[in-house]
Amino acid sequence: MPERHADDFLESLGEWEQTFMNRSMEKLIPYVKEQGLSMSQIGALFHLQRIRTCAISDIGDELGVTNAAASQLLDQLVQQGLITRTEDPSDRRAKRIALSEKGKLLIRGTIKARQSWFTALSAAMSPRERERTIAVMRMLIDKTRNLEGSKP
Amino acid sequence: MPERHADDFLESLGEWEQTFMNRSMEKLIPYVKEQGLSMSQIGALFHLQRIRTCAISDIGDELGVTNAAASQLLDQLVQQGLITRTEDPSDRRAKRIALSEKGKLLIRGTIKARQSWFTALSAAMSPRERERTIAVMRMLIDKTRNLEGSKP
DNA sequence: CTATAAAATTAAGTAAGCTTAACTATTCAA
DNA sequence: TTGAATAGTTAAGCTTACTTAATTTTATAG
Repeated sequence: MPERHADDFLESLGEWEQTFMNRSMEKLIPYVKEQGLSMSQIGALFHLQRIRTCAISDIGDELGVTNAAASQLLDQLVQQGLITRTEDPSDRRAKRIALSEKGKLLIRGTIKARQSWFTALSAAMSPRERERTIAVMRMLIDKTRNLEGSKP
Repeated sequence: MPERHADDFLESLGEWEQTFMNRSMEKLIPYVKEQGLSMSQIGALFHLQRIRTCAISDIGDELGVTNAAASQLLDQLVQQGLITRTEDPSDRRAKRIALSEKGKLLIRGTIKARQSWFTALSAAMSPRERERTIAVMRMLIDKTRNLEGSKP
């Protein structure tokens, strides 16, 4: 019965999401607060980390705010040196934004902030369990990347 | 070399986190906006989903805001009928909050909102892959639950 | 070549959420 | 029993982020 498997899959993925998000947010919130960033700003930085570069309005769409809001929000990130904003050569009306070195470093910092529970989880597992987990994760990452709407 | 495995584990978990968060947030943001909730509020609801019940100040700690802010924020959720706020019988100064039926339904809605990419991911996998993934997820959920700082 | 549309920025006004401070009710310790 | 501490609420003020509207620059359609 493949139906049964499919349901179990959705359920366990959903539950994992809960667990995962709660754990990560717990560490992430104090870190971004300490860095003086808003949740929208960190959201923009994460988005940039994933898609490398995009236009101003793309960030607006991503965060569900107007172009004007996105422009202001990104301007602060430019002033903090976390992103770069350059003219799009193919369309000089548009700008292309991307993470700066400092921005990439900050993203690495957020990962480190959450690292502690990653490490604790890792320590609670046997080498064999880790091995199997790595294989599954890599498969999931790969499959997800190939879903529609991924344009890296 | 178990060291090598441990590093690979952290890396794949970190990468999975990126992928996962981005995907989920993409669906979550428009949904909570449509429901007229702030990110802090949805954060509080998620927290309650996980720990079932807690005090007002616990939410403040969780979200990194003052007691006063937590009280105001939760009051709105009470007015919207998403949580219940009752006197703690063992300490009448304190209040215990919990998800109402409506609140639980809303949480289920957020899961549904993200369901579409869960389903797409599931469809991209073979039954055997799903099976292995379920096993690993359940293990991870279980291990995470048993880490320090989990008091259900 | 002109007119319209699109991308981004700027300005001004609004609103939401947070903080501090004062206050109430309850518990606990001296 | 009295005084200090704790949990929560309320009020006032402030900050910040968002929206709308106007402006600039560039691209494209007719």
